[in-house]
Amino acid sequence: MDAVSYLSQAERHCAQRGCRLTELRRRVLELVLRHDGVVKAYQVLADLQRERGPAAPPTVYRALDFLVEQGLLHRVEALNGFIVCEHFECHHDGLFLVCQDCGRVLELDAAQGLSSLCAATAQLGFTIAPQNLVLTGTCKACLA
Amino acid sequence: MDAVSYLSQAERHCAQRGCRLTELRRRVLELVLRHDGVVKAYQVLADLQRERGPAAPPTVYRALDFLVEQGLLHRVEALNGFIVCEHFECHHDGLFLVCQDCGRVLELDAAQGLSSLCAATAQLGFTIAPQNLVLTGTCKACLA
DNA sequence: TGACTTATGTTATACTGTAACGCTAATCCA
DNA sequence: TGGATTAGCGTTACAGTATAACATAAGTCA
Ligand SMILES: [Zn+2]
Ligand SMILES: [Zn+2]
Ligand SMILES: [Zn+2]
Ligand SMILES: [Zn+2]
Repeated sequence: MDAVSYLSQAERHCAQRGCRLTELRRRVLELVLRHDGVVKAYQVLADLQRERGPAAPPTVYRALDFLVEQGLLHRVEALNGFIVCEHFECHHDGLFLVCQDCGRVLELDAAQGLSSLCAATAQLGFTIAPQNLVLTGTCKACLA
Repeated sequence: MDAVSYLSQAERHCAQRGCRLTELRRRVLELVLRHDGVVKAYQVLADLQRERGPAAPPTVYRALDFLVEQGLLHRVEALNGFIVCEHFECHHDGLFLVCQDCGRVLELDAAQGLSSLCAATAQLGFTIAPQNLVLTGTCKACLA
């Protein structure tokens, strides 16, 4: 999906949920969209500063947190980063396959990906909570 | 395993591998053993400072890195922490099930736990690399 | 309008981790 | 043994990540 249509869908998504995709939040989302794969908060902050002059970490962290809450981004803790979610209509957790070589990211549905593991740990009495997950490895292109 | 026998096994383990479990490294390992579950580097640093006066982050990070290299600890990136490995004889990656409520940690073998997921992603052309992994959830005791 | 809520700006600081330098202790080899 | 070499450690300084706390501005609604 190109950035323009993503943004307009995001607008509608927020409107439906009764929350405001403000100028700042929209701008931050655009900055994230500009990058492929995982983006760091301080990278976004730097981009924002280049555009609008002085800005402090809370400004961008708050916007990013909002976007995560709305399902537009996933926060990828293992990488201290954020990544755009292409299917934010349905709430879900992501399972991210990050290529060590090229940095590209594949997103799967975590619930599906972990179903057999969940079944196994259930036998130990452990219930796995919904969560994002990152696995590193090597993608098809880089394996060649 | 109690701390004393763990430490003596760790001594032997290092001797076999031809590396030195120095006074400092041994002390750091003891400090990690004192805690249940995941321990933070700066927690260990604080403990160390209480015992031996001033100490700086590199002192403890270097010791922790050494212990990880020897397989005595796992570094749990998702939690910015370290955890004792009870079966350091064989090299392996851990899959940690961390209870959200009580903080206790169960360790499984990552390769086994992820085998079916690996098979699934292999069909996408993505090869999952060996790595430690953390899943949060609720343990048997806390579920009741 | 005024009260209230939400969003943003601003300052300061906590937490996590590493680079780089120099010194000392251990190891190795002639 | 003595001298070279390496490994371990202390120390300073700093980079990167994230949040608390408070002030101000903008939107909402009676
Ligand atoms: Zn997603
Ligand atoms: Zn790749
Ligand atoms: Zn282990
Ligand atoms: Zn528990």
